[in-house]
Amino acid sequence: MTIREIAELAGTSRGTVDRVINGRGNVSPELEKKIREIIQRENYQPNQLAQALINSRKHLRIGVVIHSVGNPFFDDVIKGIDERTKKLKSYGLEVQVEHLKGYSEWEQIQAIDRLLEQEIDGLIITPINVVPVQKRLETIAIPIVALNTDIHINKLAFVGCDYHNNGMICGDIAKLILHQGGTIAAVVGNFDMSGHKQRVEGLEESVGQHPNIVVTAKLENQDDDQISYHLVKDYLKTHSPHLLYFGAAGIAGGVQAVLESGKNIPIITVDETDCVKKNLEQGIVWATVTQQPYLQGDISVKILYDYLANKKKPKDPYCYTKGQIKLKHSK
Amino acid sequence: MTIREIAELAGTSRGTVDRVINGRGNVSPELEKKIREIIQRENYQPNQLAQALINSRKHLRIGVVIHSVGNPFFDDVIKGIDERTKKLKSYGLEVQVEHLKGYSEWEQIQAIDRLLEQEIDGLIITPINVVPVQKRLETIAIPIVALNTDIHINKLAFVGCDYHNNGMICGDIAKLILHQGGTIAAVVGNFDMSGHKQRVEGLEESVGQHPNIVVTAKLENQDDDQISYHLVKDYLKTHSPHLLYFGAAGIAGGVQAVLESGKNIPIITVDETDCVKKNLEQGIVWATVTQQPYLQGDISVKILYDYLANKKKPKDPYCYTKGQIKLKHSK
DNA sequence: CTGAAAGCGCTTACAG
DNA sequence: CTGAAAGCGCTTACAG
Repeated sequence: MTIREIAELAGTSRGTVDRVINGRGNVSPELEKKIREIIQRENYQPNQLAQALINSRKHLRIGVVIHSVGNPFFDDVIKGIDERTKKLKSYGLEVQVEHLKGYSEWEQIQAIDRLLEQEIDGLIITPINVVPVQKRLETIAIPIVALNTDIHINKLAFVGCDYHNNGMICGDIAKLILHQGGTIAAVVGNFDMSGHKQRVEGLEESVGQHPNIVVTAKLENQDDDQISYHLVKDYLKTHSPHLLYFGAAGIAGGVQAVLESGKNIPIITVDETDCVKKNLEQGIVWATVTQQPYLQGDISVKILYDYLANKKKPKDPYCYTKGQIKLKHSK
Repeated sequence: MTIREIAELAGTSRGTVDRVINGRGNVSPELEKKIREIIQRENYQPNQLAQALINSRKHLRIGVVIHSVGNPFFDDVIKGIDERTKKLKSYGLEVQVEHLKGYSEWEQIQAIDRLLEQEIDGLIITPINVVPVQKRLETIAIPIVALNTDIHINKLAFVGCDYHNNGMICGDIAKLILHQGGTIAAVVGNFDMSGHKQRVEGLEESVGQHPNIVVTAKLENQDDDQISYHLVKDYLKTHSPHLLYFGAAGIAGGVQAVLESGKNIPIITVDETDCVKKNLEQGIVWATVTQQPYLQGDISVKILYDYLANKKKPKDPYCYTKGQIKLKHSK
C-alpha cells in the first residue's frame, strides 16, 4: 500500500491524502472521512524509509552537555552517543558535544547558552542538581533529556541507572559471599547525592532479607581517592568488616587502603572503570555492578531524535538501564 | 555531497558515476579514474536512506528453521527475530519461520526443503549436529547463519553463546559462594554435546584458580526433568556437595530433588526460563547465567539481511553473545 | 479546499 | 561506453 494507491482508491490526489495523514488540515470533512476509512481498511502504513529520506532535508541539531573530562565513567557514554550519531547522520542529524570538567554550575549554564546560540533543536544534559541550573533549564523551549543524573524539570525523558535497584543487586552479591552472615561497610561519595543514598538503601533492603547480614558502617569519601584512602585506612584500624562496598568513586584509594591493611576483605564496587577492571582481573575486587553506560549514551540520542524527527515520545519517560553484574571472566 | 554533485564535478552523468561506484563496468578507464579521484577528494558517501529506499523494491526473503516448540528458551530468541523483522519490513524484508518440535534430523531437513521451495534468499537455522543435516546444508547455495548451535559448514556466521566462557562465569559465581572452599556437582544433559561439555570445562578451569574448590561429580540428565529428578535424588542420598550446578535443561526436576533432600545446597543454573525465574525469586536458585537469547535472534536476522542487501559481511563470523549473571533482583 | 508538479538521492532500464 | 529519463514513496510549495 502506497499513498498513491490510497489516493486512487479515494479518487483524490496524493497531496490531499498526505494532508489527512499528517493532520495538516484544509481537507473537507467528507473527503477526510472517506480517506481515513480507506487507510483503515487497507491498513496503510507510511513507508518509513521514504519519510526518513524527506526528513533528512531538514537538518536536526542536538546539543550535549556532559561533565566527561577526567571522568572515565563517561567514556562509554560518549561512545554510545557517537555511534548513534553516526547511524543517524544520513537522517540529517548533527550532534554538538560540550565536554565539561568538574561540577561547576556556572560553566554548565554557559555551555548550555553556547549550544542554544547555535540553534540546537534538543538538549541532552548530565545536569548538576542545583537551583540555578534547574531554573535555566526550565526556561528553555526545546525538549530536554536528562542523562545519567535526573533533575526535577519538565523533560522528555530521563535516561540512566535505577540506583536503588543497582544497590539491591549489590546486596544480592553480598548475600552470595556472606551467606553465612557478616558485616558490611558501605562507602559512597556523599549521602546528599540521591544516587549514592539510593544505592546504599537498596543494598540495605536486599541484605535485610538475610537474618545475619548487617551494614555496620556508612562512610563518605567525597568521591575523592585521597580522602577515600585515609577514610578506609582509619576505619580498618579499628574494624574488620566481612565485606566492603564502594558505591561511587574513590575506589582506587579505598582499595589501596584495604591492601595495605593486610586484611583479606572481599570488595564489591560499581561501574567498570580501568581501576575496577584491573582489580577485578587480579581478584582484589570480587564483583562489580555496571549500569550500561554505552546504552545510556545511545538511547538518549535515539529518544531525542525520535521525538524531534517523528514526534514520537518514549513509552516511559523514565528509561532505566539495567544493573549488570561483572565478575572476573565476564566479557 | 550527492551523486549529482559528483557527476557535475566530473562533467558526466549520474548514471556513469553510479556505474563507477557500484563497479558495474562499462566506463572508460580515464573517466573512471577521474570520477574515483573526485569521490575520494570530496569524501563522498552514498546516502544510505536513498539506497535503502531503492533496495526495498527487490523483496528479500529469509527462512528460519528453529526447534522452538515446547522449548521456552527459544521464546526470547523468536522475539528477537520478530522485532528485527518488523524493523526491516519497510526495507523489503520478509521472514518465514519454521517452528519445529524436538530434534528430528529428518523433520529439520524437510523444513529446510520447504523453505527452499519458497525461494528464500538466506537461511537461519539452529542445526542438529548430524551428518545428514550437515550434508544437506553444504549443498545449499544461499548464505546460512547458524543460530545458537554451531555446525561445521561453510556459513556466513555463527550467532550464539560462548559456552566455555559461560561456564567460566558460572565458576566465578561458585568462587563467590565457596570462597572458603567446597565441592561442586555439575549436571548437564550430555557430555557428547559440545556446548554442555564446554560449559563444564569452563567451570572447572575457573574454579581451578581456587585452591580448595573441586568439581567432584559430573552427571548427565539427558536434558530430561524425570531423569534429572532421579539422578539428583540418588546422588544426594550418598553425597552432600557444597554447590550444585545445572548447565543445561532438566532444572525443574533437579531442583525438586534438592528440595526433597532437605539439604540446603546453593544451586546455580543457566538461562532464564520461567522455572529458573521462579526459583531465583524464591531464593532456591542462587544465581543464573544467561546468554542474551533475544540478541541472538535479533543479530542473526540483522547479519543475514546486511549481507543480502548490502553484501556486508560481519566483522567476525563468530558472533558471541555475552554471558550475563542474574541474581534475585536483576531486571 | 484541492491537485499538478517538483523534489529528496539514488538506481534501473533504454536508446544511442 | 554514455546520458537522458523514469521511478522508489513520500513531502512541499504553489497555483487555482
